[in-house]
Amino acid sequence: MPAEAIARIERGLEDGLGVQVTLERPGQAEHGDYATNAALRAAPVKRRPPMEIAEELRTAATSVSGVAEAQVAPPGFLNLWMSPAWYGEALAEILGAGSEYGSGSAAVTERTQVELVSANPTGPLTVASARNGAYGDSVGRLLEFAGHDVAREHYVNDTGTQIDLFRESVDARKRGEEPPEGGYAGDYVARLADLEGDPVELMVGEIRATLERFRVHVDDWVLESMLDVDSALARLEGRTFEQDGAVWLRTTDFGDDKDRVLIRADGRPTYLARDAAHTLWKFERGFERLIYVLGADHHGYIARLKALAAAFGHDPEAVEVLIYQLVHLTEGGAARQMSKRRGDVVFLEELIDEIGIDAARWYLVRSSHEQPMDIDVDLAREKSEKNPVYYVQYAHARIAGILRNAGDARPLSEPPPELEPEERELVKRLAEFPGVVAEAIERRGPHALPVYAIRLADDFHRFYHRHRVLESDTEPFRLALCGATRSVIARALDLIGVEAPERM
RNA sequence: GGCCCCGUAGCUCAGCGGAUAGAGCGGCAGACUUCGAAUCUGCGUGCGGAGGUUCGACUCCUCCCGGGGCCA
Repeated sequence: MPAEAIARIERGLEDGLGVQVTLERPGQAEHGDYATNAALRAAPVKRRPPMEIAEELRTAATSVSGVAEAQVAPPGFLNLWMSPAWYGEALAEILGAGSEYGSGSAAVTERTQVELVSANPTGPLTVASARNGAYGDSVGRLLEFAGHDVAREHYVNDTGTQIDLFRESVDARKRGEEPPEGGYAGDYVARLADLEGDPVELMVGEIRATLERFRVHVDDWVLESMLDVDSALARLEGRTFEQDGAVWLRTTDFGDDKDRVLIRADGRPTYLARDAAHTLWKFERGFERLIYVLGADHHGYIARLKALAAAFGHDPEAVEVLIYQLVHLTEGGAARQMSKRRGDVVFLEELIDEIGIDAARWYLVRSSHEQPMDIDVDLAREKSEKNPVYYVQYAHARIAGILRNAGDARPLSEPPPELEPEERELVKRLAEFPGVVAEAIERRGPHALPVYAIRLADDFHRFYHRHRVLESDTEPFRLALCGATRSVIARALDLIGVEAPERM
């Protein structure tokens, strides 16, 4: 879903062509402001030479309002140059939409749940969980921006062997004893031992506080201990099969490599049974789309989560599992092992203390979730000073400064007869934003936003350096350009949970 | 042994069928009496390898090599 100013041109060229026309920004200036390969794609459909079709497109383009010039280039590209009036129109669209620019792209809105982090409450959040939180929350923000009704859930595994060990470790510490075999020994265990109350509840409280600090607001905290496993199993009767005395779910129907036991031969439910109760609870609350944000080590869960949805009579496509690659910590170039039990980890709180929230959130979503991530603990602070997030924030603060100095001067999108190259680049960059957002949503890839924000800031800084805004011949137009740029930078940053400062 | 993800510039990464593959960091050389220099300008023999599909492949398919993970 591109900006309307671009979409209008695309529609103007589609008449009778038989394929969709998509405008893209060419790499070289001599290929125009926009270009399309529509003739090349239409050629096999129409069984005609692409150059011929391109020539017809060129003729059609000359009568589309906003197109100043159109040229055909082999093997069948159509290159377009836009008129000053078009730039004014595009800018007016952005200003008119205000903070809503680029939003509402969802064709149908869904009640969507994003389950994120779901860390075990046996210790503080680590930087590994932080990637989950930063990524999952940004996906949630994108979905909200698209128009969906989004709730974030954090699941708490509060029963089982590890939890028992954790409680015993804290109790041992309270008595001044060593933790039990396989127990927990980090500094935080000692800290918890000095506090009153259940260590698990305290830990959940800390996790919640850390996430809030990290600007991840969780709407629902679901405890494993409160799930109704029995009634979930009752609901599955007739959709399972028995073998060797156990009750099974046919997860292989959804790509699992083997079927899974739901109830053991001795009558005890398995983890899958708890997952079933959890899934049921999600659907019972009325969510139409269930998104799970899981680390790469959980990719084996995808099939069984879909199978559970199907077993309860829901479309398995309603379950969407987003897998992100793991965070590897290095220290001075050497890999550093993380173990919560030893307390040998890097906590999210430490990372935030070290580099700040903005740099941390930017850092954790700056590259694709499909890309493994290395974090060098030693270089974290040093690198953070050069974090591009400040480059982008500086552009925002710089604009805020200009607008403060503008006093009562009024912005106006009416373009001058001739635009400077830097002005054209900036408007075209701003016009890209709805498309960038739409693609980020479609691909569940918020990393497109930092990439875009750097380019936008880059275009602005260059424009600023070469042209005056205030007391220029076209001050109203340039103020409008500044206002639109500030608004889009702020939105791009907000979608990844980063603030846009007025001063810095 | 089976399955998933990843190999792009010295480093960290974009690029998801288009034209001469980009950015940040690091390095070198320049630009502040002017709206904020946390800025700007210039400097780059790189897509792991081999086949295939296509008018066109970093992008899609097959195999191989290398790294990470899950299951057995």
